[in-house]
Amino acid sequence: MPQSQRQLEERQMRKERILSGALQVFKKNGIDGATMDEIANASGFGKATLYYYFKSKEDVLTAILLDGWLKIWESLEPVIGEQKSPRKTFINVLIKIAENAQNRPGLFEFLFNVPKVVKIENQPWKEYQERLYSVIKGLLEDGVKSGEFPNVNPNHMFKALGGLFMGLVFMGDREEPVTDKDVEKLLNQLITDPTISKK
Amino acid sequence: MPQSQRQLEERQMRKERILSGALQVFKKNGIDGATMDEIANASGFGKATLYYYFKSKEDVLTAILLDGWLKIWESLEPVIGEQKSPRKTFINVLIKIAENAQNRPGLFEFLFNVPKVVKIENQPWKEYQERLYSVIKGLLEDGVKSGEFPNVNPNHMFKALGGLFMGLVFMGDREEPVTDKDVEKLLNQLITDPTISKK
DNA sequence: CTAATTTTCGACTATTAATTCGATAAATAT
DNA sequence: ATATTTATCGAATTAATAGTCGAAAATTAG
Repeated sequence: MPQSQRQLEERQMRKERILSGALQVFKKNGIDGATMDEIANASGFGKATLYYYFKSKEDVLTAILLDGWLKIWESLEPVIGEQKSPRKTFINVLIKIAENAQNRPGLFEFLFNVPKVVKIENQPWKEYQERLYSVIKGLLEDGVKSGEFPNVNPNHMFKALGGLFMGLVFMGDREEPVTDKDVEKLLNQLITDPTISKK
Repeated sequence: MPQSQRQLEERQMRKERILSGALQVFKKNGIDGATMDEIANASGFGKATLYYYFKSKEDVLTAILLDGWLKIWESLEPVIGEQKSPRKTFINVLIKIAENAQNRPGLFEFLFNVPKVVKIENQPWKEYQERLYSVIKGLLEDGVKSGEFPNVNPNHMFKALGGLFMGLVFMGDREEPVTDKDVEKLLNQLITDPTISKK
């Protein structure tokens, strides 16, 4: 009756294995195109076993998303905690995200694109996503206020950055980690640091 | 046996009516979520009649997309034809797209987002989409070469612009047409015209 | 070792929705 | 006015697939 620690851990492993197979299939066929049969194959279990671990297909998807966002958020927390300048923090946040993206390739592109396809009502991962977005927007605003960024509309910056960053991290065929130099360069193409390039 | 002109036109009308109902439903429920029954209702025909005019659900979707991209492209051709400076042409192209987007609200957001959801193999509309993208990229490159844009990576610019522009045109609650002032302003937030703001 | 429990799974069921059928009506032609 | 062509549609068919069932194998407990 007393579930042993090992038992619990193995259970967790199996869940992760299913999630990983599911991600593959979701990415290949799209969310609606993915079938439980194929997910079962991809993860090496029988279909019925999926339902032993997860309530439904939707539940599987939600688990992938929640887990993904949670891990991003956790890796970001310390960076956000450090009391550096908005610009410095901002750059570190981007680097951290890039790091995440490169550790688990595929997952993050999925994470950032899936909201367009899913009914987002009471999705538990939505909270973490929103937190991340509001932190970034906050940093932009603070940076503008403190004069570290030139006076552009933070909302516009945010959107432009989205396109740029996704391009850099996801589409890129690069293997090497994204360095702060990369991010600085990218950033300088959009907004020159007024404290440096006073010219 | 000789289909009268009017007959052909009425037929065309009916097809458009179906397409318009279908777009509504696609937008509301997503592509996979949309049912032919609902499309039939929305467009005021019986379900079987849809199949009299279109081969399949996919065919309906393709027709929407092809028609949309074709119309964008046609409206853009003259603007591209005029031999103005890259920067001027670039701005005019953006304005034209914005115009299109406002004339048929809903369609264009759909047009620009749907590729993420659809298997894009031999899609006839893909060609027009690619043409548009390559024109824009070309203008950016020419602008950089001629010194009208500062020397940023055109690929990055392109992506950043995507985010920005979509924000301005689609998300915005604005009713008024997008003017060249708007586009200039937007543009200047990203890239200052070196021929003006030499400071 | 035997009983309980956890895990696994292929076959079955139920549902949903795309597509087709067959009949009928409306319009057009002769 | 009759025949032919064009248009319409609800009902039936079919296909796909999410989710369930009941049995059995593996593991753990006493």
